[in-house]
Amino acid sequence: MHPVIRKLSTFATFSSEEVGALESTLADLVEVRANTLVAREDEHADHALFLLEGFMCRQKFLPNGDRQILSLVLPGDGCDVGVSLLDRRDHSILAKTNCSLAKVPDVTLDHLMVRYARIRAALRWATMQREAIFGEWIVNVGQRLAIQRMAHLFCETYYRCRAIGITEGNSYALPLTQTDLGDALGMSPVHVNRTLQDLRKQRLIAFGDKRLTILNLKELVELAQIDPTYLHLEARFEGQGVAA
Amino acid sequence: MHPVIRKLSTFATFSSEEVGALESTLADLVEVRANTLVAREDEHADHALFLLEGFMCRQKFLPNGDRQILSLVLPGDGCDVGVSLLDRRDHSILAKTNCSLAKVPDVTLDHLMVRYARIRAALRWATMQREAIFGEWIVNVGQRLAIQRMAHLFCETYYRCRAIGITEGNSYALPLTQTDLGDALGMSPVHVNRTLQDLRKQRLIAFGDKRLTILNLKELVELAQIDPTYLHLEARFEGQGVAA
DNA sequence: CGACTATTTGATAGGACTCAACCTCCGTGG
DNA sequence: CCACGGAGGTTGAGTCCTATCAAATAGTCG
Repeated sequence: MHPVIRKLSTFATFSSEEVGALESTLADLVEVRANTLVAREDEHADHALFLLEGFMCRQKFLPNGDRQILSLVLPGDGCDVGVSLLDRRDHSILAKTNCSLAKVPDVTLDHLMVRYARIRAALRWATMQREAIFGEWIVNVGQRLAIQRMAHLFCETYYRCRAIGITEGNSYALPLTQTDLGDALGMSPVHVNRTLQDLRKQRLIAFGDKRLTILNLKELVELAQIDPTYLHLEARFEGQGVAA
Repeated sequence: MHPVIRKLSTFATFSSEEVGALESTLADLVEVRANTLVAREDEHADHALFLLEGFMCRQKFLPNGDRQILSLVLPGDGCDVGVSLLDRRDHSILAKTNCSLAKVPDVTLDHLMVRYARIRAALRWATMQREAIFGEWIVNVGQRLAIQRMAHLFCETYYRCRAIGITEGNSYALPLTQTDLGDALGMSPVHVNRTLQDLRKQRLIAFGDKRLTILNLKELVELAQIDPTYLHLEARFEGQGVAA
């Protein structure tokens, strides 16, 4: 199944017409290499990107060079949806692995959303999920201890990967360095290292070869104080298939 | 001018028909008292809320009782736009002052967006601005020192207030307690107090009677390392007024 | 005036950072 | 085939920022 459809299928089931419309909209493919910038800050853009395969992060830099990773982009996720409405992008997008992307003019996406109510709803749902994840990240860096923050990230990513069917048992690909993790969690690389060791010592996770394995989900969830409800993986759309 | 139109006018200028459509859509008014919950976590909802007058916060609680404020809601801002697509709300909304709200069924909003391209674009712009602000908050709590975080919040809110014309000179209403500030910035109330004193001693701000005054914007901006570009207050929509 | 909430101050503790060095793994190239 | 360089990971020591605990001082309201 097409990654984007697989992702949106969590929310709604599409008619074959809708599937066709989505697939033909997502037909313009681009390949990018690992560790390249897919989109830069400060530039104007007029097309959205959907990740089909691979792993990316959205990130922001501070004047002093510090970096914050804002979100992890998994297959099926959209980036830059609606950028054409902005004067400039306020963050950059970095491919952590070789990636396959679909490039869609914002205008085309707008037409698609006007035409198909269910697709419109699904894309808005995806937007709300993104916002919810952002909210949890704020809670995460704002309120939790380092080890909890890390546990939370690992759990969240596990649930997201599972929802799109890319886990293998209790493990999933996590192509981040310890420095990356630090920039995502707001902690220094050194402390990431020590926190990882702590989690390993407690036999909660294994992490190596760009892959994370959860050894004890129940305890990791408890440590992270995570309630995956905010990912809204249970939402189901029952509305009309066409615009009213 | 209607607060919502004033806010969206940063992005686009509406025709009188669009203004009429927006105003009649926002005609169902609700008043709420200061310090009451406007919306609770975990409940399902099917209408969006637009703040017309007053000041609210979106917030989340952790199992241990800790609270994180996710965002400040100013007049003209929408909350819960699209909630009907979710199974449940993942955060609550708290009125910090007496507030006047417009309640709009999500379906009505959906119709409005299908009918008017410019309104659709404006509401999507507002969504992207919200997401951009979330992103900055992640950077803020993740990367900056306490005093910078606070300076950042004060500057951001100043720019947002100014954009909707509710500043008075260099001051604006900020009806938050020191505890609230702590929950927004991820710091303890005690440290909020000391950080405030620090900012006051440097003659950067004055804060009292629920009002914040910026005494030296230039230096405060520098301290906060803030570039208000991410608020996208310069974006201007030039597209068509009706659906394609 | 008591009961509360909000703010302030002092002292202490602890989580996380910084600095610095060392190690391992790999791809490159002489 | 091995020297070299770089990126990523690990470890130790010392320091700093911020939290916690405790208590005192306002300010508010019925």
